[in-house]
Amino acid sequence: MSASKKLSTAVKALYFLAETDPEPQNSITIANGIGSNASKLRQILSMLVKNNIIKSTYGTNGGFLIAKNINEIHLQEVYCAVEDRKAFYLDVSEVNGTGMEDAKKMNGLFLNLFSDIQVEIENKMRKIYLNNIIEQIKLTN
Amino acid sequence: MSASKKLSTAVKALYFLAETDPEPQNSITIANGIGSNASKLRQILSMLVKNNIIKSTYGTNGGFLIAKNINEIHLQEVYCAVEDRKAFYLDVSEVNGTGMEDAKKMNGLFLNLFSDIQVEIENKMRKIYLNNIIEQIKLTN
DNA sequence: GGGATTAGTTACACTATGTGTAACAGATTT
DNA sequence: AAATCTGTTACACATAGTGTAACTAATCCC
Repeated sequence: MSASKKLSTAVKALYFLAETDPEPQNSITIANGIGSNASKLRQILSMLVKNNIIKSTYGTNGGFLIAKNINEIHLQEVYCAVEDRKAFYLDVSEVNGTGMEDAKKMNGLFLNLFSDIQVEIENKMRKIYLNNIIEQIKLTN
Repeated sequence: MSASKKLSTAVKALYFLAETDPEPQNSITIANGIGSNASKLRQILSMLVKNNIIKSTYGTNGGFLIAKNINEIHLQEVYCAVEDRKAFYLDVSEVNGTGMEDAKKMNGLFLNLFSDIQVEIENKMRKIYLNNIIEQIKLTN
């Protein structure tokens, strides 16, 4: 499995917006700043807008603005905003046919196990705030 | 990300071998028993052989045999045997170009974070033994 | 109001990864 | 030698993610 690039792109964009706050930044400027693609970035940022993590304004001198304090944005909410499906998803597709009842039950066990893991991952993300990430970046300067 | 189907197939095969122990079972029999494909199954089982989780014998009446006690096989070693790369892998591909030093550092942070998560997942798997899985299946009969 | 600017959305080709399947090579038994 | 079985390779197919472009919708400015 691979947690998608979308999460890291989203966090980089948030970092960029935090650094340039309170000036609105358009998608092209952000994309140049973080080494991404403006069109793809708009797709990602629109999800952050829907989740009230950032705000957007149309028209000349419009762009994106961070909507919360950096110590109020944690990784889990960014993750949930950006990933429409569970990133840590176990493929335990249905067993077809008869006479494999035990194999079917095993699928259920795996689903339970991996939903536990999913919860743990999200709990861990919930403890990491944007300002923690920014601090760590600055520490390594 | 998606933890591959290979893990659940491997566990189902191990369960099948545990139930039929000590009779060697060939790939066709196991595949029929767990609803899989004999060829794909051989690919998976050959990895378990290399990791000494099961044994294989060639020739007539040959097949696969479980090589350890079911309370000595935990999920993490099956997972490691079967997945050549980390299943919970975050795509934080390199940032190209200059002037995006912070974005590059962020990739490093993400890699650290997700390697932490990887470790946690594997620790969790290390506590789950084949006999635990079998017990749970029988409990729901 | 009209043009410029920008977000938001849709579409699509390209890439990467995994899966299912078949074919063949290697090892062992009878 | 023939039959049986594992081990490996190859390849078509499906799926998901990525990069990119084009279009629509909203807003600003003159």
